[in-house]
Amino acid sequence: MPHEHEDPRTVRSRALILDAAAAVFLERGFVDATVDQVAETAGVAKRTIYNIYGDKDELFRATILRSIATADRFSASLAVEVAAIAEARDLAQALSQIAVRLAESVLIGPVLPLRRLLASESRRFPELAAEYRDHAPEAVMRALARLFGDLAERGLLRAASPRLTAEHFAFLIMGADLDRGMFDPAPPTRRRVRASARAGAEAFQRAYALGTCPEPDPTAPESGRPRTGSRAHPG
Amino acid sequence: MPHEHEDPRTVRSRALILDAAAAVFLERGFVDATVDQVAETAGVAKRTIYNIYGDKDELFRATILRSIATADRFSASLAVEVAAIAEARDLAQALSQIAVRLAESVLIGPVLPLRRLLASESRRFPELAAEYRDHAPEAVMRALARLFGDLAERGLLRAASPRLTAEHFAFLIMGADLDRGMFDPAPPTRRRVRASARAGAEAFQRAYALGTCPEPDPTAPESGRPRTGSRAHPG
DNA sequence: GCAGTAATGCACTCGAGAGTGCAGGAGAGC
DNA sequence: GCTCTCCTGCACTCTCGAGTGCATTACTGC
Repeated sequence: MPHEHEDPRTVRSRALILDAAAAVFLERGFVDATVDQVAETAGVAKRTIYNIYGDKDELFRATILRSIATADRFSASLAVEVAAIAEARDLAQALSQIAVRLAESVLIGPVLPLRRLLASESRRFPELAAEYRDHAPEAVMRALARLFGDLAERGLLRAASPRLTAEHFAFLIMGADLDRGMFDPAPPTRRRVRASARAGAEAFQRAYALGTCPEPDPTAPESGRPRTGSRAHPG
Repeated sequence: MPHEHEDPRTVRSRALILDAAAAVFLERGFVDATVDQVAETAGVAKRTIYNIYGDKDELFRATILRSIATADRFSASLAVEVAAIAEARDLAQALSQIAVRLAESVLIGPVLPLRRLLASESRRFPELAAEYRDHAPEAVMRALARLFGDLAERGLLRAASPRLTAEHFAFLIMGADLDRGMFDPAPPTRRRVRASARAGAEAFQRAYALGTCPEPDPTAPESGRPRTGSRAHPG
């Protein structure tokens, strides 16, 4: 939604500046990034940035809000995919697929750097951190919660709290990498992400499946499965 | 291990400065904290800080390394508790207890602010972020992995990868709060932490229990438990 | 083409905070 | 008590980056 009649020069500058600002801020952080760097990267005069955005804070806000909006659109499309798997014939496989899809989209690409930046600046721009949380991650959680609530109603899954179930799903499939990503700028390998996602999805299904009794693990040594989990102390 | 013969005045100053620096850095972050603030908080001349630590970077390193060492000692003691529950009579309850203990110790108290600070400064001080990860969280993970490996060998738990199992446990019981804590400076309530930890521990046990068949959830509506998870499409 | 508006370049101010120099005071060790 | 070392206070320098003023240039809409 462009303003009334905007000078195309301004439109062009705005685009150049926001792209450059995203790159610079994501790489250096708010404090270490300088407006001169953004100007140079954008191929634009510093004065132009100040003409359009007023000051560095506003430039940052505009940049981040744009990134969040992108992540938001993306979450929305993922929510659709999530909803779709409620109809899947093979639920186990569908869950595994959505797990991989979700993990890859969060852990590979620009989301992790954005998260680092927002966390770093959550003191200075708490409203941006909140904005991010209310959109990207929450949107996904809501979609997952809706899915699990639906599946539970139809007797395909345990009927625990859908919200909690969604959290368990999300953190089982990518919790470790998500956490590591806050400290380590090197992104995880796609291979690792997929493996973790699939393993997490399996654990999730063991925890939340209904009516299936987990078969004893064939790799477990000796010990003819104790009847209950308690009273295992070898007296 | 104090150096050879240290002037007691220096020892005293050092202690005052590190305490003050921890407080100031944790509250403001590295860049927004000023050496003058640290000096004033410590009740010490700015010049003394420079005499002892040379520059702001070194002051920060010393401060953080001390915090990490504290967290480290703490992790070690927690590792002992973790190991102890391998002998527990009621495994389910022991796991739930250790879950609450672990979650509280990480989410309530100084760990979350430290994590935020380290994440914020991971670009400037990658070695500190790495140091932290190699000590505090990894120590706990190793302890958990040892525990689960042990339990698996004794046939009390699924024999999946102990390391992966440990991650699943940790992120089931506190993943959501851990993540939120990176963006939101308000600590979670103890009540919430305990509830999440217990719920996570339950899910974990459903996923990793051996030999127990999950009873159908009494709150689940209708639907006489489908025989398998797949082929659930009402068609 | 012409008028108006935006972008440019560049020199500039300003404030803040890191780090220093130094002279004098005070406690530690003997 | 004497000496030596550390701490103190304070004024100082330096650097760096945010933000401004302004005259000039270039593009846009008509």
